[in-house]
Amino acid sequence: MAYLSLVDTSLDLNANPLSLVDEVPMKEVKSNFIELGRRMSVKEETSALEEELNRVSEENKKLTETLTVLCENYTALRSHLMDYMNKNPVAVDRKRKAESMAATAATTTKVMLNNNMGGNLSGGNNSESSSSDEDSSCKRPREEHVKAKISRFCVRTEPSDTSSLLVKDGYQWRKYGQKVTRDNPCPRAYFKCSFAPTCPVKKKVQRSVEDQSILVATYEGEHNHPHPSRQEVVASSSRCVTLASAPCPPSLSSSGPTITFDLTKPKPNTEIKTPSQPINSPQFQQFLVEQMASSLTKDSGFKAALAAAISGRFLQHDQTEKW
DNA sequence: CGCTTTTGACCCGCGC
DNA sequence: GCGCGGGTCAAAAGCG
Repeated sequence: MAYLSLVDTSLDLNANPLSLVDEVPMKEVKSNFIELGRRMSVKEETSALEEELNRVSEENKKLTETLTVLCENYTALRSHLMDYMNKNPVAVDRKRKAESMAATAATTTKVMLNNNMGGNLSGGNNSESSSSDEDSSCKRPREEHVKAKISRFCVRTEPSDTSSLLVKDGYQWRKYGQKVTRDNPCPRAYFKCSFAPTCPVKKKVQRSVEDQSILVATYEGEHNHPHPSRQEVVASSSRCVTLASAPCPPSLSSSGPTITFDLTKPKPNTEIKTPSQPINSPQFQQFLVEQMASSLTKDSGFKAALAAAISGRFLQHDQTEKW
């Protein structure tokens, strides 16, 4: 879409969590302390640590800024898209129009979350394009009610695990059908929330044509009951949610930023929180910020370095007082 | 035994 | 009107 040129949605992060760790690996920090103890004076050690701390703070600041910019870009891109849809209602054929209108009007959140901290955050192409494999998926929502909230997620799974179509999002689902569709040899599974008929939410899960390790989950409607495992989710999602510009197959891309759930590295009890809020909502952004903070606090390397830096400061302070 | 999953049949909208 | 294709139903099978 032409709007791609208007807003840069690429993350282009130099300071991704992994590279941050790469630059200050634990071993290096530890050995630095040993070496520092031998060779450097306390003063030199302190200044080195302060320098390190400053650098890490800078990285953190950079990440926060990038996240802010990303959210702003998304908001801008989305409003552009809305404008475009309003001004060019005949620009797309009927089928696609129905889909995109439903998707935008229903706050389509197509996201890719990546729990692999090593996931590349450096400027991927979050390209806009038509989504071919879901073309016809909106036929029914139209007849039911267009207002049904439609969210789409890409979930990266173990490449070897091509059999299951399970997307763990914390909710309980009952599978009621499976179908092979025309444009994708992989079967599409149909799930209803186990709270149905009270809860009207449905989801469709299908493997991506381009990358079969990616599951595309399409949610229709909103849960009208609390998340059954919210606490688990909050506790575990901190390590799995990082913004990524992971290569989502072009055909899966629509409007909005992309969040990938990377399940390549299976973690026990890992649940995925599906953002019930729109991605540009304060709640969701708050959620992202919390995830970042939580990720940092759970990074043992980061904590060790921080603790060492602080204790170094205390030590220095203690010693200067004695002197 | 009850719940979940599987799977073939059926329904329905759409395009020709 | 007919065929195609996506979505849903429901009986049977599987499982704990």
